[in-house]
This record gives sequence, C-alpha cells and structure tokens, in this order.
Amino acid sequence: MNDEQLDQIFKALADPTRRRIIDRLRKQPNQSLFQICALSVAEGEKAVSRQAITQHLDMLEKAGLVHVSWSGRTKIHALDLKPLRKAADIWLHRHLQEGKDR
Amino acid sequence: MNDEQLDQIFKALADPTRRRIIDRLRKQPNQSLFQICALSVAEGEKAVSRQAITQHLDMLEKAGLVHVSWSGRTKIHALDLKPLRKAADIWLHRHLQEGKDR
DNA sequence: ACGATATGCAATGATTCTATTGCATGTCAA
DNA sequence: TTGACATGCAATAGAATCATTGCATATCGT
Repeated sequence: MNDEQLDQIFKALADPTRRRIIDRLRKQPNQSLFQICALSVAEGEKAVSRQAITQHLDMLEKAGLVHVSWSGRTKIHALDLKPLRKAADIWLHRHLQEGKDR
Repeated sequence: MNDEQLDQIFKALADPTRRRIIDRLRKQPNQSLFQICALSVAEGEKAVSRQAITQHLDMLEKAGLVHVSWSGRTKIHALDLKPLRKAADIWLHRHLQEGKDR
C-alpha cells in the first residue's frame, strides 16, 4: 500500500456520511444504491440526495473500501475491510499499541 | 465522546501533513512550533510555511490530540493519544475485529 | 534598551468537498 | 412496446480546506 492509497482511505473516513455508509454496509452487505439511499433517509438523518450518496460511494470505491458489481439495472456495493485493516496497521496501530499511558 | 468530537478526530487524520506531525511528536514529544517547522523542512518534504503548520496544529488541538503549554515565548506541543484510541475503539475496531475474512 | 527570536493575527487565494438540480441512458415487467 | 425504475452524467453553487503573505506582539539575551 502506497502513500496515496493510505491517504485516500483516511480521507474517505473523514466524512460522517461515509462512515455511516460503511456501518450499514457491514450490517447488511451487498446493498444497491437505492437501498443505501432509502436507509439513509429511513434512519432519520437529514435526507441527502441520491447523487450525494453516489459521490460518497465513488470515494469509498476509489479508496478500495467498496467494490461494485452490476446485476441488471441494480448496482451492488460490497464492503471490503481489508484496506481499512491495512491502513490501520500501517499508521494507526503503530501509535496506539505502545505507550498506552500517553 | 460525542459525534462531533469523533468527527473532528477523523477529519484531523485526513491530512498527511497532520499525520506526519503526529508521527514526529511521538518520536520526540513536547516540541515547540519552531521545532516542528524545522523538522518539517529537514525531512525533505515540500517546505510548508509556519502558518500552515500552525493551522494544522490548531486542528489537532481542537480534536484533542495535541495539548499546548507555554514556556516563555515558546509554545510546547504535547501529543495526547487517548482521544485517538477512543475514536478507534468507538468506530474503527468495531469493524475490524470481527469478520476478518471480508 | 535593543536586537533577535518565537509566535500571533488577519486577509487572501486556490483548490477541494459536499450537495444539489436537470436531463439522459439502460433495464425490467406487464 | 411502453412505462416505470435504477442509475449515470454534467453543471453548478456554497462551504471548507490548505497554504501564503505581511505585519504585530511579546519574550529573551546582551
């Protein structure tokens, strides 16, 4: 994993809407764009447009956290946590493991 | 820790310059602004101005990751990894611990 | 007191993010 | 085949981010 990938992952995590998308994709994997939008509204959040969701999903895909496949006219989104785990190993855990007193 | 704090922490991690500041502050704690700038230049990165560093440090401070104290005219920056650990526990580890196959 | 040092504050500009709207395209089902 | 459905594409617009420059302030050493 190079620096740019690492950066894209951390940037992808910077937005709360994207973190919630990850939350939901883990709760129920392989959702369509439509489903993700619907849940987004259903959970009482400030309704965000379909295009906004699309753009967030694009970012997640570019970061390698989401893989897309098509089934007819529906776009299926699969979560991939491996890059997230790798990024955490590379940068985050290095700081958190030692020196738990600080 | 509330949602806004969590968000500030993830946003703080989104920038590579800030992550490098954290790296260095862990390597050598309690550095002054001047020291951080100097190292920033010394490590061959594209020289960033003092004000830019200041703004990054402000963000890190607002996220609770850096605490500031004064000693005369020098501003000392202490790293605090506790909020980082908490944020990782609240959001990240929840996803990473289970389902290591995905 | 004076000059050098460490930092603050304010204004600005460029770029990137987030979200929106309107219209187009392709697929399913009756 | 036609209409409803799921999504794409493009053009914004407003806000936030990242970095810069110039000047001001306060502290230290001599």
